[in-house]
Amino acid sequence: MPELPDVEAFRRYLVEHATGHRIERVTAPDADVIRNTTPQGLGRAMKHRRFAEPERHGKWLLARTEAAAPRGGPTVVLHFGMTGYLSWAGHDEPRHEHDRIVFVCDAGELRVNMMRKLGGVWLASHEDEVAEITGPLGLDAWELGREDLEDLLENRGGGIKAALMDQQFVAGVGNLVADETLWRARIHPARGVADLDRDDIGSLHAALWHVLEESVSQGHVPRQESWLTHARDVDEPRCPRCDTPLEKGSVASRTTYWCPSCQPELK
DNA sequence: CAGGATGTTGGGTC
DNA sequence: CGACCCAACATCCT
Repeated sequence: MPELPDVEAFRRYLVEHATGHRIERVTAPDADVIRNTTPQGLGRAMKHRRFAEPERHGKWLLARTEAAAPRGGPTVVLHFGMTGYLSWAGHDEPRHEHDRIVFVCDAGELRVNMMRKLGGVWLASHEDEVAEITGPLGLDAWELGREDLEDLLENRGGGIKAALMDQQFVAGVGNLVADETLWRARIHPARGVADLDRDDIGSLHAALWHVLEESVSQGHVPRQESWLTHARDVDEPRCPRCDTPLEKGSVASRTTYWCPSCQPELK
């Protein structure tokens, strides 16, 4: 599930449940997902810290802890891969089989659930380590202005969907958000960036803004019938706007849906 | 049983 | 260097 809107929902969830609570200990039912330390190392760093206000950049969640030293407490860096999510539960509530890491707090526990272990959990002792862990990221898609997008696309080659999905180009856009945005902007996903004019880029930005606005407020990309994403659940998908049967294919090496009528190959 | 899934990385190619 | 493609990772579902 996790694209920008999902991870933003996890961030809010963390604020709602864990921020301010003191960590008593960390348990790792499956230590595989701890990427740069051991369960003991993570436990030692986090023990007796309190969760502070978390941040999100793209699809990365930064679970800050309160400052004990001038430089602040350590940060747990989380990436959810394709199947991760957070849950907050009472100590007595049975754990799910895919709860891989558990931060046992004073009043409950924060569980990191990842069915497929494509994501991970990292420990960053200092701020400069956070950037090393995430690697280079573009501007967060939710913070991207129209002029930012114009400037970025000016120096970019290749296809537009590939650009949107490149986390170094813009951070946070995944397969669903990309398809939904391009459909809303009436731009074929395989079109070259060089072939887009100012109006296209304006539409693209407006579409991205709208898709993120709605998706962030719902905590995920809406699966309602007026959205392209709904097509992924349906047998013979049709365009919610014009009822034309949708096309399905591979663009930027990902399964892609588009409307051949609304999103022509060439402008 | 094969193939695919909302993600990233590393390798090879042009 | 920029961009593309694929395989791999781990697990479940159709």
